[in-house]
Amino acid sequence: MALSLSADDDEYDSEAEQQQRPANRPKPPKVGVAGTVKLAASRGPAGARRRRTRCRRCEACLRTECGECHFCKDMKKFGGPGRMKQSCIMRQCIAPVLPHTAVCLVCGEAGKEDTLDEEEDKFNVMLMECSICNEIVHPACLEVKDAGGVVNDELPNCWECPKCSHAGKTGKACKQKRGPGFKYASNLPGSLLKEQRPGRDPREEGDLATPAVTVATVARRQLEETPRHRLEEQVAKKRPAVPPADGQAWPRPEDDALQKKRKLTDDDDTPDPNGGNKRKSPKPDQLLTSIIKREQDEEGGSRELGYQWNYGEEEEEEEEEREQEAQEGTRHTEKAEEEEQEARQGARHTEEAQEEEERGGVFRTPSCESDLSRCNSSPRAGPSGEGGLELQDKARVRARARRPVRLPCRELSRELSKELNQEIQKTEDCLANESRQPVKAEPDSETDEPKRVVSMAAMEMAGDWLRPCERETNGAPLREPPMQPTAGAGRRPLGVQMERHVIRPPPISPPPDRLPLADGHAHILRRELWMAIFSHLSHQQLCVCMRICKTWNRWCCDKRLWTQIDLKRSKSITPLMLSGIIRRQPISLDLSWTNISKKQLSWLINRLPGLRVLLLSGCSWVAVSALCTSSCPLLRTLDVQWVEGLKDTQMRDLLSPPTDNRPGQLDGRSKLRNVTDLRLAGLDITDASLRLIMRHMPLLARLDLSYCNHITDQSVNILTAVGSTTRDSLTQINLSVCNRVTDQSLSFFKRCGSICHIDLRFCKQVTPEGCQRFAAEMSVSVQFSLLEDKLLQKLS
DNA sequence: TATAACGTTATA
DNA sequence: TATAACGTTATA
Repeated sequence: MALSLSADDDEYDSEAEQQQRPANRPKPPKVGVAGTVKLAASRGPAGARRRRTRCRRCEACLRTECGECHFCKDMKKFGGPGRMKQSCIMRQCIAPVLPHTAVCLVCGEAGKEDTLDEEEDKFNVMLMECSICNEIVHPACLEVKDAGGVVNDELPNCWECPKCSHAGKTGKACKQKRGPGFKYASNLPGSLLKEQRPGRDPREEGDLATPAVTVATVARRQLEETPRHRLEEQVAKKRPAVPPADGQAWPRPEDDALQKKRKLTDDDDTPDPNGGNKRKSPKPDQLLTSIIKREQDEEGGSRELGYQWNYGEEEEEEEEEREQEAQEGTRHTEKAEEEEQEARQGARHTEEAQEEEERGGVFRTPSCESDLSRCNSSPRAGPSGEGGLELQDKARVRARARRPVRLPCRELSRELSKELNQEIQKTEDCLANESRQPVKAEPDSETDEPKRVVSMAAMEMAGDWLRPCERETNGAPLREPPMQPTAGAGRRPLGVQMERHVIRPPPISPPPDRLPLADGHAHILRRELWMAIFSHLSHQQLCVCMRICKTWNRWCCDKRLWTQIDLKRSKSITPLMLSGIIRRQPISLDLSWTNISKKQLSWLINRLPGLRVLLLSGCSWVAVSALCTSSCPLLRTLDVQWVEGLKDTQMRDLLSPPTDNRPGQLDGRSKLRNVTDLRLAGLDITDASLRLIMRHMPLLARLDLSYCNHITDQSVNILTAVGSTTRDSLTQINLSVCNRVTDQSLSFFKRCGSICHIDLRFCKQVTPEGCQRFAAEMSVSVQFSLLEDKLLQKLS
């Protein structure tokens, strides 16, 4: 009931029409004779709200119904009863607009932004709906025009009108985080809204709270030509640091404590020993603050392997933060103190974990120290409070009206969220464009371009014909999915009709080929040359470039520059990050040790049809189970190491062919049938799982079973049995720290024609002599050497 | 008038 | 708390 009007409704109902209105019937708008309506002064806090309708131009709106989701199945056209009357999940509008019939409460006229050319002027003649009192007005029609309404940039034509904003009303806004009509938040998979703790002041939900900008800045925010606030680029990071040995964990014998470590660091529900239930889902703020803190810590440092988030304007924002801090020196309330304590608690946990990590080494990544500990070591960096910061918020709003924004870190995340929808819109447009535009080719050579960059939209549209081509691609990751020119089939009609209420007309054009210069000419270098230059930049540098201008922003977001996105150990996966990922369409995505939810993952992978590498180690099984229902046909590498709760039963769910009759999946093959690299370290799986793997992953070449205590010689026997495809396909196997494996296994590996790499380190029952014997016996055909104790490697 | 689906209530 | 149901609105 996030959108309930209950309290106010009752009050209102008692006035006039109590009992008479059917339960779910909205009250009629309290509009009198046009033009005579008094503004809300005399009435309750909230009048009726106009129902919003889909924008018809966002990527979601442009989709066709999936026919598979819950709501589609309910529809009569798909054979359902038609009772639910909901939009297809995949088609839920990202930016619902006011209906065409909406008019200004004051002058009775519609939005008039189309009549003006100057973007800056448009705002005053747009219809704006107040998320608190629900009134729809032209800002220009208000008596006090410069009074600083607070624009909700997540929803078109939505703001907190000056009156409500000044009155400091928050009641509604608290419940309606995204303002009226915003289904996206609560219904789309990937939404975090449902995962928020109830009862929290949403103003603390940095990432989802109504983002606020003053009227003074709205024109720039919504219409500006040069996107300087591309904070969303935080998705950008260093390219993933390559973990040792193909990303497989380095085994250390003493690492039995790993599971405990997870408890300490990754289990959100870990009860705090001191009583409270600490660490609910990490709040977006945390992430942000950790970023900021980190940036501060590392100021000026160029840690080549540093786990750095990169987003625009970091320095500037840091400065802002400091200034804000200086100004509000007394801001630390008791609440803040508590937070601080809580934060330290978290830090302690993490430090323990880190210590363990250093001893154990399994999680050695060159990339990161504990983000959390750093984050939390800052007094200001703890999780947001549970409320009580409203004053601060209001002060902020007022402050913003007066001067250029100086953002405290809490607000930064709000800024980020504000970027979200803009980015979503861009993402959609970008993708929609890409589905029609070759990226590699210059526009004038579109037709001869053999390879096309195909957007997710096109891929989805491409649907079944995509599948035959999966088989032809044999493992080597391509920079771009091979697609036939028929990708043009992915074209879909764009919303031809111009919406009157769309605030941000999306760029329908393809990325420009040349950089427009101030003098009206174009820069001499063509885009492809720029791309060649950009390809030498780190993700961080790319993000800086994205702040330069709109053109660079689009160029730098090219998915060729983002083939690998590394978000491992991110404390929170935000909608912003999700949209950023989608926009970049990576081939490899590392979400290891994050608390990504099932919905988020499902949402993501359904939109990343070209994904080849998915790293989910340390995630929850609940999240990973998204793979059971999502399609990821090109997936080659799947890392589900240390996924808690992933056992034989779950492996079966993961590997079993879909039971539904969707076209293209009638062949009864597993969705993961093209996986060549499977990482299962630390799982309690038995031979039952191995049999499934054998059956369903005929191309499996690299298998990591380290730390799997149930793996035995018999398991190896199964993998290498006569007639199994694995026997021929297997090139690398990691059985380190599998204590039930003995020398016997080595003799089984002699049956593997392609085996190159056998890791039996720290297997207590495997002897060095056994390994030497294996090498000696194999030397007739293949030369093996012992790289380390019990680590066999074929000599090439 | 028909279709889609929003935003709420009812129910499990 | 999540899901189902449905009156009603928006649009063509």
